[in-house]
Amino acid sequence: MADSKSEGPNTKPQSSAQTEVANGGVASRADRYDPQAIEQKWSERWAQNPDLYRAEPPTSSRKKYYVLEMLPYPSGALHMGHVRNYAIGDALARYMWMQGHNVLHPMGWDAFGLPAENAAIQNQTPPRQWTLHNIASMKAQMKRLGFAYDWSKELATCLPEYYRWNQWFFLKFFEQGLAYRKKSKVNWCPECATVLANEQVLPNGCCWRHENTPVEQRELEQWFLRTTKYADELLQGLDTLQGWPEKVRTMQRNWIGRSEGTLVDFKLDGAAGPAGDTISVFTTRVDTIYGATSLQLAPEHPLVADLIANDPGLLAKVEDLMAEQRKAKEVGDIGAIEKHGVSTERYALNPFNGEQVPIWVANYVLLDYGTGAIMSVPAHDERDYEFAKKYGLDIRVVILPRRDGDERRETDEPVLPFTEMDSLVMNSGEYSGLPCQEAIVKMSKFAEAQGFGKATVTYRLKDWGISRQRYWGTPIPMIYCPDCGIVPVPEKDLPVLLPEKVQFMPLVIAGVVAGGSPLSRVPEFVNVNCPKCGGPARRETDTMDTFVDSSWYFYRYTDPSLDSKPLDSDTVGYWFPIDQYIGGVEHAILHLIYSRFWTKVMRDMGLVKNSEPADRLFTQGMVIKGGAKMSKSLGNVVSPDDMVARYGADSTRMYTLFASPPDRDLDWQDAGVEGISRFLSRVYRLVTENTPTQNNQPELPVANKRGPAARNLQRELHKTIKRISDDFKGRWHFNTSIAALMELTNLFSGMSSDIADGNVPMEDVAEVKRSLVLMLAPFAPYLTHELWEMLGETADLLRAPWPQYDAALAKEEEVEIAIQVNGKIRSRIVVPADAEEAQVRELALADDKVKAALAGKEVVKVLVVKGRLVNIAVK
RNA sequence: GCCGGGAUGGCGAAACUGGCAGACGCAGCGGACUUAAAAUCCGCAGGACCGAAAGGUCUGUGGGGGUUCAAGUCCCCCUCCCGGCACCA
Repeated sequence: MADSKSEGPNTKPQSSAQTEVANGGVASRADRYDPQAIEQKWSERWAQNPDLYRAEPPTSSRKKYYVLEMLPYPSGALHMGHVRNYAIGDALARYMWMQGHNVLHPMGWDAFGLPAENAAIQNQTPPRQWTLHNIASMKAQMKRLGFAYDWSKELATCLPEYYRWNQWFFLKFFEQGLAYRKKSKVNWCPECATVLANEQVLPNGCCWRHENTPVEQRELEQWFLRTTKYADELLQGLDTLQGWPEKVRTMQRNWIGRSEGTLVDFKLDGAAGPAGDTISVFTTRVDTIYGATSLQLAPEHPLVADLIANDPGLLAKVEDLMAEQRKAKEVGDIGAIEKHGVSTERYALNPFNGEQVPIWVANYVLLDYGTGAIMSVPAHDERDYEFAKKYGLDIRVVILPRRDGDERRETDEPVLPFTEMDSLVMNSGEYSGLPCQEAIVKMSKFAEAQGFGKATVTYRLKDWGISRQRYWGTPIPMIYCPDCGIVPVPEKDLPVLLPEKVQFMPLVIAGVVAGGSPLSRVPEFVNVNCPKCGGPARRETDTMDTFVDSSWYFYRYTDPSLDSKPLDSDTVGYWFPIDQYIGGVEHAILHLIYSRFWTKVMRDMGLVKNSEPADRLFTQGMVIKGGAKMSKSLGNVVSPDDMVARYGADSTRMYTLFASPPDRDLDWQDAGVEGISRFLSRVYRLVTENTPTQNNQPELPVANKRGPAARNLQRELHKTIKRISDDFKGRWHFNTSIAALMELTNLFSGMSSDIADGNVPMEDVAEVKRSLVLMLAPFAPYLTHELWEMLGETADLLRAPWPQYDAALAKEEEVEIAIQVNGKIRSRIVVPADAEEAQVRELALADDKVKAALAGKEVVKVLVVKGRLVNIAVK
């Protein structure tokens, strides 16, 4: 994504076409496949007909089909990953058109984001100009590749016609309490004077643009969207998404991280400070609370400051723990660091038995999960056990393995740490003897009744922080008034427009870098009258996370120029849910969870009826080269423009489908494109040669009954139709679809003498040609349009019906059967396809080679698999 | 550590429900066409061995066991590669 360099495509006109055309009389059309000439011709034709791929309105009598590919960030140029993604979607869209569907196949631009600002700083180009220029380049690339989009639905998220609806949604969210403001920690680079995304913090904890500047954690007021309100529904909805890859659903489940447990308040023993006298812990195993021999607080837990306030030595140690944690988090291996801790020399009281429990601070306790404090039960938790061993804390066993039928004996000491849930509680007062599950329920109820706790559910999923201290994003439509407080911009004043004249370089005043978004330095933008009281007020200067843009763009596609509302519910009701969404698995979590969240909010607002955005999701594999992801630093990037210039768009996109199944990684090999190009040349030659009109075979000797050659061709044609149709309906293994077309082509090409001799009816030849062109149409649009026209067809190829499979014609008359003796092939025989088992068995046993192999052996068993093989087991 | 995906010729891969391993393509070799080359067309091609040849024998889907008349495919154990998550209390 963060691809700031690179200008648009630079496709040189590569024409060998002139030479072909120049010497041509009427009859001598180019006899060689010339992709550049063909593709140029059809590009021009398609350009003259902008409504070609336009979806019909909901009144259409056709069945709707919405195929969507993830929209690109306009970095400047498409890469091979895009080509693959869009080639898959385009093949599907074209197939669906040929199936007679009303297809919606839109494209747009995820056009806000930091690279545009970087470009502004580096090249003095305004972000808007840079972005629109890139969009123009990439759109030209897409057109050159021949993708069939309904461009009347195009949108760019950086334009006010789009982002005003982000703002509108934000106001609605705010009204419903789904948008709120709170303090939160952010990555802050003091040199850039802005917040960084986690991905922009280098492994060494420094800024990506200032490699020697450590990133700081700052507390800032941020806007959040309440995704956690939908946590349970987001989780449960995953079960309904049968058309999504299990992998993605698992990742989302883990991300949401639902965990049932109990909150328990421990009271501080002794004097309390400003942070209060209660330490709340979250545990999934409250049944082990009688085994709690310490409390462990996260180093940044608010109470820690109180507890160590009078002890500078302790303070230093706690700061070390914080540093350790922060560093490990930045490097990404928190979980690997060695457990450290320090005792605060203070105590809390276990509310269940009144026991004094020492309070420690430990580096393995995380502030942002649960309550940031845990009860430590060394006997029954691996981490607590490791920690207690290290610091010599008490280890008290309070659950025991359950034994079938047996009386439990107190001497049955389990191996520690012992964590089995199917156990019995002991040494726990009135709860002793209960199964763990039961104890958890009873103890949680008791805690609630006594007012020191309750059963609860926590999530790993956090509310979505959307504030960004950046320019190139959607302004958050809020105003801060000294008298009225936070005041939303009235709906009628939307959109809040991004100002054009902005200084991006951080300001340095008296040696200190000024903070805040570049917007905060635009007085015309900041200074505003309060909508409530009319007095002077300030605008919010943060912008929205770009994931907001991509959370609902696919709804806007249904009517992107609508200016009275974000979408028309009836139109959306017609098109949704998306029938097929296609994109990279790297968006499995963020984008796809946010989109699901947004859909549910919209549904609750009454805007849409569906609860999930997409019925089916397909995640394609990466394009790699030499076993590694393509990257500039490795120098293994293959440019689509180069490939198109050399082999044409058809070959380039078709290769991305042929080289491996679309759900797997694709190892790029230039020579492979050449193979496809050769194949298309063969098709071109075969279809243009021997066209029925050219061949003056008059009466055919085989008018009604086809000879073996003709039957063979007919049979293979229908087998191919079935293979390809099945692939579109099922696994999408286009690599085998294309292989099937190659096989048919090879067979057809090998039959030229049969055709010349009149052994194949001309109508069959014509049917094979037509079918070949039709079945190739989803993969190679330019060539197939050209050939379709050459075959004398005038109707639109995309409206031509897909070839029909006829099982009777695909049926084999004879089949070859392998004969095995003890699993090893000894012979092969040809039998009628419908031969009975007994008959095949006779023939097999009568075969000379088989007899030889059976000589002197005793036949134990003869197994016949119809149409496939015979296996004779001998002793 | 946990959860996915994967390992098949020189290379990308195919074999969808257990049934002839290697379809299709790339690279390679041989031949035709050509003054020559390119392009194109035809043919060969997992490996080892036997044979002048036709043909034959053995072996082979990361490794080891198992189930089965039959295993790339099913079961158990192990190795390596890729992706995701990770002191989640």
